[in-house]
Amino acid sequence: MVPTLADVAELAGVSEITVSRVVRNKGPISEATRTRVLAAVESLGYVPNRAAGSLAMSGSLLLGVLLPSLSNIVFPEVLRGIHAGLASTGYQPIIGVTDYDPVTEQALVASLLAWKPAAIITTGFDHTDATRRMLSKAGVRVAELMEIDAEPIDIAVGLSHRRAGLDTARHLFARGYRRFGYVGHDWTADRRAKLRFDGLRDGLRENGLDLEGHELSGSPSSTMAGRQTLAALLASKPDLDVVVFSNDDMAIGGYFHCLAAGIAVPQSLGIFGFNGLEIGEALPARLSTIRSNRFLIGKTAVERVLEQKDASGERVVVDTGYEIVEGETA
Amino acid sequence: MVPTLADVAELAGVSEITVSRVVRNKGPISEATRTRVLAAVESLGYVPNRAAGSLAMSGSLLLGVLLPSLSNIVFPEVLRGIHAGLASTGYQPIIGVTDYDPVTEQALVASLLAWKPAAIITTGFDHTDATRRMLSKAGVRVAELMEIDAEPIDIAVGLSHRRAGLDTARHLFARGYRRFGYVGHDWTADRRAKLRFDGLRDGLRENGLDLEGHELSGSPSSTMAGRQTLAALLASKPDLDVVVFSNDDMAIGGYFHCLAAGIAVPQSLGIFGFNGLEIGEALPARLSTIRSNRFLIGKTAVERVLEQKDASGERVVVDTGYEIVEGETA
DNA sequence: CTGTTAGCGCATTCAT
DNA sequence: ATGAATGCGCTAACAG
Repeated sequence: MVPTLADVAELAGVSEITVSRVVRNKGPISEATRTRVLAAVESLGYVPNRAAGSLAMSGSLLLGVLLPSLSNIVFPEVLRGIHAGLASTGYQPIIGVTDYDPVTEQALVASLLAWKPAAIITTGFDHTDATRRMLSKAGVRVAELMEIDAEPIDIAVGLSHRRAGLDTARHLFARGYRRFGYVGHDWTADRRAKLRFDGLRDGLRENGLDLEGHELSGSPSSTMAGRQTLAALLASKPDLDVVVFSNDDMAIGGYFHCLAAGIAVPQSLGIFGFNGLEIGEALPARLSTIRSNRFLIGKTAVERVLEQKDASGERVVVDTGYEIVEGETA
Repeated sequence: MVPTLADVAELAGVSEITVSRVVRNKGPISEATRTRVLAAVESLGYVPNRAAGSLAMSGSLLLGVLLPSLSNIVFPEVLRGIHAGLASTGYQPIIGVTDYDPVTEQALVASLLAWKPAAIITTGFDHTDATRRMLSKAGVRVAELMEIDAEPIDIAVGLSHRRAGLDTARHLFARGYRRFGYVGHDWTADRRAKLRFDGLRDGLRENGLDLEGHELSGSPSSTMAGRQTLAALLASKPDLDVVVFSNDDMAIGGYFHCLAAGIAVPQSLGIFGFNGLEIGEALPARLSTIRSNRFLIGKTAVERVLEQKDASGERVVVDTGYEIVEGETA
């Protein structure tokens, strides 16, 4: 069977606890026994049983991660950041996908907590009360990612989507655009897109403007949805001079529509996205957008969350910011 | 403190094991005690400690998942399939990212195994001998995803990349193309791209042809790399009539180059990819490519791996196939 | 249908 | 510097 501490101890001629100390690099060990133990570990191919370890120390080297979706490239990128932050810490992420549903999230939080993770990283501020309760009394660090427009349970890492929307309006206004349109996806669950939309309108009102038209796709964000929805918008509002999209996927779809329909970008119509995906830079005309540093968000969250074992009580907000990417489409 | 079985048992006036049975829905329980226990569970907010559970039953409801990368959209899609297959099974995935490095993979396998997962899902056949040894004697199901061109440790789920390459050549030949070029990414670690390349050349030779030219980017697969590398290839070989790309990302980049350079696709140059990414369908001209059913691969792997607790010894190969997507670019 | 007994493999006391 | 005893919270195997 698979070797345990006891087997290694016997082979090395020491006690279990000594092996345990060697393996964990903890406590004083003479160089002689250390090498002897290590040799035994090696020859038996001993691998510590984490379940037993967690149980004994009531805590684990697991990090609970909750993502709303994996279809949206944004979240795998956050996950990449999380992995980067975890590198060589010994921690491992356990992943749950909520499908943007707070009730699903609640069930996942419960089952993640069952592993006694060192921390939980989740997305946004939309949680059920039960989730919020579990999270606060679990005694672990909790990071809420992507946005910072509300009060976090413990730590928030992200950017202000409302301000990003506002800055979009200001930036485009400064570039001379006046007849604004908006194309979005089904944002019933994606409140951050809504925040950007609200910020955008605020920014327009600041300058005495409003959207000339907007169109929401009934489907989730996708390039195809962006393409079709822009076509629909232009059918009813042909004289816009710029269209802001809920994100880059949608914007790239819009750009494709323009290419296919022979609409000159940005001469006849400006296109503006959100996220700053890599692909935007490879388009025939570089996409004008806002870069949202997803990798950094994931990495920063991990660092913060592992920095101090237990929450000090005071809420922390980390603004990872955003940058306007000038591009060539608006 | 956080409530345990004992607390629930006391409150409900039963023994621990009875609570355990109720919680796990296992063994015969009278309706009366079941409701009483459930009430106690509810009122205490009891959540079972999985570490203790795993230790006691020497096995867990964890599934180890090893992915080479999260940057390539293909793997998040596989992960989506895995999640779909796991839905409502109670299992949860624990993720490791190998960066296409067998040595990194080896370390990850060791630490995943430490959690006594029910199964391990990994990618491809490139493992160190140590990894292979650990995996075979761990006594858990092992699935190797994406390819089926070699002998699996236990279960392989994927497609034949060599045949996909071969069929690409045949398909394009049948459509009248004769002057073939190839644009690839840095595939030192991505042997599957190499397999497709080999298959492609075999298919050309079948018809008395060979590649007129090929160019490999020094960087990993990306849209930008595809764009630049096609430009480089065409600089030295301007009279190709079709270019096959190592995958869709690269192909889309190539298509963008053509748009920017005013090369008519497919009249002057055909473009052919691999993977069948969604975005390919939203391009001004639908990308011609091969669809590789990533979601299905992940889902199937989970189903197979959970179907039977322990490996029967005989290797299983599941061919999830592929389809040629006609498209409008070749 | 329910309870008792006995660990699972490790880490935290406290000794030595 | 090392070891012995004890328990983490749960479940399997057997009673009753």
